[in-house]
Amino acid sequence: MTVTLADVAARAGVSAATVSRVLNGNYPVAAGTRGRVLRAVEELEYVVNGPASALAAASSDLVGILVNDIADPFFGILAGAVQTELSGASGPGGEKLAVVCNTGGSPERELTYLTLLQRQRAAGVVLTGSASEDPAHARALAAGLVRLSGAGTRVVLCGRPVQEAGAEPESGVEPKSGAPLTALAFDNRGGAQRLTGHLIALGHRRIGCVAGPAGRTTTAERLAGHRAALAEHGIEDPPRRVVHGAYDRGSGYDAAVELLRRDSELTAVVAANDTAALGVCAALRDRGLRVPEDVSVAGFDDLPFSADAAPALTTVRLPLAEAGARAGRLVTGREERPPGGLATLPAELMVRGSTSVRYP
Amino acid sequence: MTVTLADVAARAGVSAATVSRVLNGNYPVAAGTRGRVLRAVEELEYVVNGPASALAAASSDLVGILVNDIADPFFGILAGAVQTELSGASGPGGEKLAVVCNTGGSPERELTYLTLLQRQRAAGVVLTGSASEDPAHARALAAGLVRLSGAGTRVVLCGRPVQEAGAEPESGVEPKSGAPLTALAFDNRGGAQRLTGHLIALGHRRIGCVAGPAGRTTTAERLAGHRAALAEHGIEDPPRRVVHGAYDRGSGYDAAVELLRRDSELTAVVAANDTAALGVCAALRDRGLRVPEDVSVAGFDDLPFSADAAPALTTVRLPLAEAGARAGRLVTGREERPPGGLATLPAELMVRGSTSVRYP
DNA sequence: CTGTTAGCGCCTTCAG
DNA sequence: CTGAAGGCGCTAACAG
Repeated sequence: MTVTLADVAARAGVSAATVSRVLNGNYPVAAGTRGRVLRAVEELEYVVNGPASALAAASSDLVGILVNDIADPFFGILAGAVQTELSGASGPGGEKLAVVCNTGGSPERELTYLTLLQRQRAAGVVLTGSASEDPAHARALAAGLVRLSGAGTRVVLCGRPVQEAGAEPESGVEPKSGAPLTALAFDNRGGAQRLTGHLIALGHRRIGCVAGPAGRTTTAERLAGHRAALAEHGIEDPPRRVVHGAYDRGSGYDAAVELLRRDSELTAVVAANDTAALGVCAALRDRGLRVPEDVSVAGFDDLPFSADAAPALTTVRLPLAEAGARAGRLVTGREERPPGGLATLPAELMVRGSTSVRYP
Repeated sequence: MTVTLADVAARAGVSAATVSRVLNGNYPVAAGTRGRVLRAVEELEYVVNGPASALAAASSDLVGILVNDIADPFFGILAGAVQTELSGASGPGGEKLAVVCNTGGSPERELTYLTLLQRQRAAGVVLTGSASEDPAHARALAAGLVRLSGAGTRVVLCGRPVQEAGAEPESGVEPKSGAPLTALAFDNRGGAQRLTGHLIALGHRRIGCVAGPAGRTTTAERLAGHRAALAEHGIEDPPRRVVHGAYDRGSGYDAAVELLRRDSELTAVVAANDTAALGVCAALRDRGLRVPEDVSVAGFDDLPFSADAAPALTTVRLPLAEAGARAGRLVTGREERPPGGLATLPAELMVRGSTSVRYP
């Protein structure tokens, strides 16, 4: 059968407790003893039984990372950064196993994964990306997070709205153990506002908006920023200038076609993200319109390929890698939570070739 | 403290064994009893203790997916497909927790994750992408895989060379329990050969090659296909026409610059993948060369953005989503392993705008 | 510094 | 169909 701690102990001529101690290194052990134990481990090819140790210690080395779409580089970069940070965590707690869970944006699957992670007694959970705005789901999720953090799991929100971080005080349930929720938010609203402001400064007045999926927090934030910029300059903003769609190229393409159908005089389009923006560009090209001469186009996120598109995309840079790394440190307790449990990360306007002054 | 099985049993007025049975559903239980138990579970918000059950049952519901770079859509699509397939696995074994592990292409981290997964007594492991060709690492990896599958973990290779699948017979160690390794390979060689063949048919003779990272199986396979096509047509193939680089845009850019420096008369370039191809295009543009009029460029993988590039990329389509889904079914035992444990998936040439006949 | 002694929470025979 | 009992492999006090 499989090798157990006892086998190693017997081989090394010590007790199981001693083996456990050298393996976990949280306790003084004589150098000679340690050497013999380590040798026995090698010889027997012993591999710790995770479940058993998790059971006994009432904790595991699993950290869950929930993402909306693992095939989207936005989440890939975020998750990769978290994971890198966790592997480097040879400090307290040792090596953590980062578990990336793909929710597909479905609130149900989000809850399912939360339960699965709680079942594994995960050490921490990082929730990334936008959340559903549906009140029922928001409540269920908040309850789930309270349960989790009550069970001692560290919870970090990354790129999610603040409200959830405050869910626990409102609920009146004070988690006994474990830290309260911590949130890292992106300045989606400010970034969107500056982006649309940039287009306005270039002389654009008829600006189409390909908003993200309806009913999602990120969509709402970016749309609010866009509208704030228009309002600020007293530009009218009829509902027909906004179309919702997913964060993919096809949606961007379709949305652009629809926007042009509604108003063929558009001179600029802001997209939900960079990927959708490329779809918008494709749709424009197919209709014989040039970017940016005829229509300016802007994206959001500044993913790596955006700089390489032709023309290079004007967009809003989000510090994804930094956010992921910080979330990783927070979830392992290697960084103190920011005051109030919330930190907002800046969004930087990146002006490139896809936007230009309006040629009337 | 946390709710346990015993609490639920007490609440429902039955024994712990009965609760366990209704929860696992592998055993006949009276409908009335089941109802009461389920109600008690609801009321107490009971969540199974994964480690405890894994310990007792000597198995867990974790499935690991190893990828080289989670920020690369190539792996995102693959991993997403595996994970989707696993969530749908409400059949035997129930819901599985898919764990995506980012190795960064490092053989050491690959081994580390394998151990971590073995420690968790993972139900299965899917290894994706290219492997290191270093003999020492190959041996260590093969040994690790034998250990894993010997411990009852299902192992599936996806996009990896065959040799590893055969490691276990050679090693002479017959895994007692668990299925032997299964491999899903991409026809990298054939795809590359057809791609270069296509360029040759268009009249190109001086074809630069931006190969992937050195010492990796996928790189070797694609390069072999490229060379086979050249040899087939009696075209000379000096070493200076090949430059190695990573799978990112920057590497593609740099490699293209280097290739042009070595031979400014190149009329075509095949890149390691689509991302690198975009970098190549950028480098060419920066040097005042047009694609495809002056230089044809081709990628590999056919990631979503490739069709949207300007010009759209000629490339080789790999059935990533299908491969991932199939790997998911294989690793859960819901699909029979192919004869010989190996299936090769086709690579399809996609001709688009970035390649054209050579204008001499 | 090291051994001994109890469980951690659940699954799984074995009776009933 | 259900209960009782033992142990999965490890860790965490206690003693020494």
